[in-house]
Amino acid sequence: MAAKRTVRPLTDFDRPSVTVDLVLLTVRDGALCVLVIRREDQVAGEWALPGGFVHIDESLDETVARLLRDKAHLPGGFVEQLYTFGKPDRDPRGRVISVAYYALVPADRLEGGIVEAGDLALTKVEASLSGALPAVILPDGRLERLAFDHGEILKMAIGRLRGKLDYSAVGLELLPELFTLRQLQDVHEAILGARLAKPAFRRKMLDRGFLKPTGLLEKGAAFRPAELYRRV
Amino acid sequence: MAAKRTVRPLTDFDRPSVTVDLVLLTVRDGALCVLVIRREDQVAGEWALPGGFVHIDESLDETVARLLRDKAHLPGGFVEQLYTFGKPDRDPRGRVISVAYYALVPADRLEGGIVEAGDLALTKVEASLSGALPAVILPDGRLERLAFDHGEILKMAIGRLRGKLDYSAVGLELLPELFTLRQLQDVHEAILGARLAKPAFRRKMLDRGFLKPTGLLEKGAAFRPAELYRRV
DNA sequence: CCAAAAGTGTTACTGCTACACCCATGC
DNA sequence: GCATGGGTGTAGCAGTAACACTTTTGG
Repeated sequence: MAAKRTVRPLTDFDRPSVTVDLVLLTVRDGALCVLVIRREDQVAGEWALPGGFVHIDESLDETVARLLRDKAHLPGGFVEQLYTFGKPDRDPRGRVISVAYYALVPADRLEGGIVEAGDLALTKVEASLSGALPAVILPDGRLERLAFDHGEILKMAIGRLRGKLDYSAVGLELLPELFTLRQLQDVHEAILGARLAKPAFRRKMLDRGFLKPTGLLEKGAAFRPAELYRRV
Repeated sequence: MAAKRTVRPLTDFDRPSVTVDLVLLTVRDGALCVLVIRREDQVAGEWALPGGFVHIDESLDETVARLLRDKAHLPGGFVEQLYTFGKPDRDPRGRVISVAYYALVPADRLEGGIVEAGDLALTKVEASLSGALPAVILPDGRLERLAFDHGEILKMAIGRLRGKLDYSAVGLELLPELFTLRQLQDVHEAILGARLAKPAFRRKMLDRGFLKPTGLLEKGAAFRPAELYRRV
């Protein structure tokens, strides 16, 4: 039991495939949305998160960056590793371990990026406040679960994001460079699935020091225009 | 660019090896300690975190449980996934992606478990409060960095644990079933690397509702005996 | 002037810190 | 009694929630 360990080469073991699955989130028209892809293989017709295999010479972060370029023509933005899923039966194609990432993109940076690919869609998320798995709302209005364990992945991404709203400036990742406090509150409310009190929200955000006023006012407001703010 | 995607089989891609690396932490004599193993292969003589390959038919969680059984004869306890490390050059043996987990074990449950294996050691951690990588203090007193990117993994585990102390009952995982508030404070101080105020700490813990008094008193105290508490 | 949304003042509550103090035990 | 660590009371400060209120715009 305490015998000297023998050193075994890497080739002694069957190797799993490793993929990166991406939860690309945005807030559009006050609703939390996620990028999904219609599968054509074993689970044809089902919707899933976009993903791809980790190439043998690229890091996980590089795989995500490649996915973001290929699927949404996006160079930068907020990206963070979420969790790694490795149950042996999670993918019907074989043993696939998936490292999940989530990315946040302002809605205005997505326009024209993903539209051209017919099997990709940006769908609203129906995320309960309790423990149930979230579903997506397809363009035709149908409510649908995601394939594989992707519902679980999406749920974890939303949970992580909700937690981060409380103590970080992560909400700003979903807004353009200049934004009003109302827009920021809309983003928070869409993610949390709850209404927030305006005065408390304003002061909390301003006290944090994550944003600074510009002195500029929004254009084209129906009523009193709000001041525009900027990050940091 | 918007062409129909071709479905490629898993065998189209070279596959990386996948390992689980384990950060087993405990607090012994008021010091944060980690389980490390002396390597005999490419990095012979260096110390690293214990780890092992993910077998083709086991989940990641099962791999961790197997490691805990083999390295420390431990059945249960607190275990949580930490992060997945995947830079192509992180392991000199080839392309190895490592899913890091951390585990918390009370010091009294480790006695007699890992001692028998000569290349395993439970070493004190020298973790700075700033950004520097932590080092381990070998039994002979030498301060040493860990091999590969394991210093980075250890640093992340300590950071995660420090964060969790604030809002969860995770400190209790490092204590026996019955414990005093002083012992719990010692655990927090060892992990945070800082002294805490006694009255504030007591009340914070009791208000949380994570622990309840038993009415029992500790034995063999030199002075006034403290009350013993229990989880939940 | 009115409607609607932006933005502010006031109060109260809660969680935490700091400091002083009392309590129970072995010697 | 005394030293030592266990345990409590009180005051103050910071962050936040609730509510009422004022301000600024387009029509």
